[in-house]
Amino acid sequence: MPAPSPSPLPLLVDADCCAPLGVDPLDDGSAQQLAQAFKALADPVRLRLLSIIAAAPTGEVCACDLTGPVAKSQPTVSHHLKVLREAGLVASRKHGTWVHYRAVPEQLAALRHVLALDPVSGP
Amino acid sequence: MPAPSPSPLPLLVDADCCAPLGVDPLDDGSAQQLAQAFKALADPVRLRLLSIIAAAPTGEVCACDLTGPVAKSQPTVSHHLKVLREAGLVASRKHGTWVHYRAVPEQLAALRHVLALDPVSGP
DNA sequence: TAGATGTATTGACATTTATCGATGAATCGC
DNA sequence: GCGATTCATCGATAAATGTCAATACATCTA
Repeated sequence: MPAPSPSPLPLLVDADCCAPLGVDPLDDGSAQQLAQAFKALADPVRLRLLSIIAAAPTGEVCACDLTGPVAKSQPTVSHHLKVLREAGLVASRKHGTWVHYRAVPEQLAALRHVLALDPVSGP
Repeated sequence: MPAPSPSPLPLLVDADCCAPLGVDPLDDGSAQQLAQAFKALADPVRLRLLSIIAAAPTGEVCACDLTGPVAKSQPTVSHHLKVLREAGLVASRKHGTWVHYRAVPEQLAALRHVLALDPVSGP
């Protein structure tokens, strides 16, 4: 099995990536991996989707409730959700016809950790 | 003069932007502003440049010392530094023929703040 | 089984972006 | 002033990306 990975980007946490920016210069590989994660956040529609999901009281949001707030077509929203999923920022759970999305706190925490300047930014 | 702004993006901190993702869904304007900031981080070369600058013992790095480590042409590095500068992530200081770059901790802190899920993640 | 509904994928198109060579602008040493 | 050095800008080009209409897929209901 050469490429079994359904999720091309593992959690940064699982990859032990990376020290805070202010601590160590990034090597090329880590920079690539991090850039991919930040790329997922580098779109206003995806940021709004993620914030809606992350701020949901139940912790989950049906995909059917996401098309309206961001005012984009259903395929476009589906595309953005896929990008967020592949970046490890959200996870999805199928529930009959519907798909529910939830945020992945560990991945967000890993990105926060990288944006720190000092080593003591608390695990 | 419709667009006199030399620095298109003010510090997020100055703009009072934004609540952590887990607290409030982003409005369209904030999402645009944030996306622009994350876009600056969404490139491996820029991440490496930023990490080299942020990890420098003196707090500053000469632009002339940045071309080598990232293995890109001088115009390319200059372009990336401009993107980082316009995103408020680094600041530059001219010193004779040379230009020294330093990280802007406030902007990095603002982005870290946004990536939090809970309101209590420090001022 | 047939129709309806919620999601995902495909194909196409316009926009953005990363990259580099060539050139311009500012500054230093002589 | 003059050449050399450092950095920024310009112009061009290839690649990546956001968007939507059309279509396919999966699941529920009657």
